Amino acid sequence: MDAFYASVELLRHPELKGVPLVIGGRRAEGSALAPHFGALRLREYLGRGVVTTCTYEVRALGVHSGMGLMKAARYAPEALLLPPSFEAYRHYSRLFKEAVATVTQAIEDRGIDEIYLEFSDSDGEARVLGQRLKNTVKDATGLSCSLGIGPNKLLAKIASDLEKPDGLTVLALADVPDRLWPLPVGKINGVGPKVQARLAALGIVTIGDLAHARGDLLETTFGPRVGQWLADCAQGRDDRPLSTDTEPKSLSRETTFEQDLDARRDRPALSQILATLCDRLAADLIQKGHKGRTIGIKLRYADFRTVTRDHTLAQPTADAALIKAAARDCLKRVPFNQKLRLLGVRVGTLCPANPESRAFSPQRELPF
DNA sequence: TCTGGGGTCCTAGGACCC
DNA sequence: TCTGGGGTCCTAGGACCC
Repeated sequence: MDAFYASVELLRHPELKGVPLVIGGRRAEGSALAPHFGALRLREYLGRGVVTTCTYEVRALGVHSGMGLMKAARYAPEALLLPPSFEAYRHYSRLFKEAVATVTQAIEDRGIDEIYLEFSDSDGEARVLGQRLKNTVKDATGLSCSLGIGPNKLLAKIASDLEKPDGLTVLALADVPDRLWPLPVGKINGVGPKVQARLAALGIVTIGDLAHARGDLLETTFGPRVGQWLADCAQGRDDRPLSTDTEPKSLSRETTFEQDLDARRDRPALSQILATLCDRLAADLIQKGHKGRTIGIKLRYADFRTVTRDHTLAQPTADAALIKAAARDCLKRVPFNQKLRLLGVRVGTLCPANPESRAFSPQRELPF
């Protein structure tokens, strides 16, 4: 989906059409002073937070997802900052996925605004099918999407990125030298900043460079698995199947504090935050019908270093008090020689709270 | 006043077992 | 007086993605 959160906000507030929009920051406080539903001009914003998404005209100024809001304000001071409304986004996410499900049931969920789907069994020309799909999504949601079509997930994903927004791009294996090789290696899903930097150190910047690298160079640098994977990507090869498995592996809740907290001086506040996180996590587990055996905590220090501790119980649980007790045990194993900026709680090794209900459930329904 | 929140997957070492 | 070769589970950290 194109600039998904920002596009949903424009649907909800059509009077903001043409206004540069940034979605991000915290849930609005002091919003009575703001002109629009808690919105501020970006330059007026003070505090922690990142850009969750923004409209394309704001991106053109150099702002991107994940950028700190204070930094984004230097590029786009006049942009309107809206706090995210996740319930609305989940609503439109459901609408778009349900619309796609009327065309094919072979859907892999990749988050709130993205899916892979398989057309192999369908008749018809790819571009025609793609346009029909885009129309279906537009009719159901009023939103545009960018669609990539290819012989595998690697090429479909790269294709989907080539003509944003409102794109429809077909990439065949024969197009790899002309259309894939000029692109930077970072366009490969799974090649992030670290791998990109290590490749750059070898003089490999584009996917074409990757295609022409000696196989043993990649394997000695990255190991046999990653080396082979990179070489395959450069040839447009990818045999990963569509994954329709939707059982979650873990559930977590975390929060970054308004100001860094001291483990001793701010102990009551931290204790309250931990309790709230555990309560929310337990409520979410119960609502989704899961339990979990591995309870973990996550701390981020003032210098942004992150540590985790976890503990596996004999029996799975969704009980807030048991989660809290395990989390406190984990916290005892962490050094507190610095202020803290984030605390999180996680439950992993999930299983159904009520196994029979699944064993006997007939056909699994779509998860959205 | 740099740097959110929710996920997945991989690696690697140690415990423990056969 | 030198110590195998699996396998699984647990824990911690890190890369990456949306």
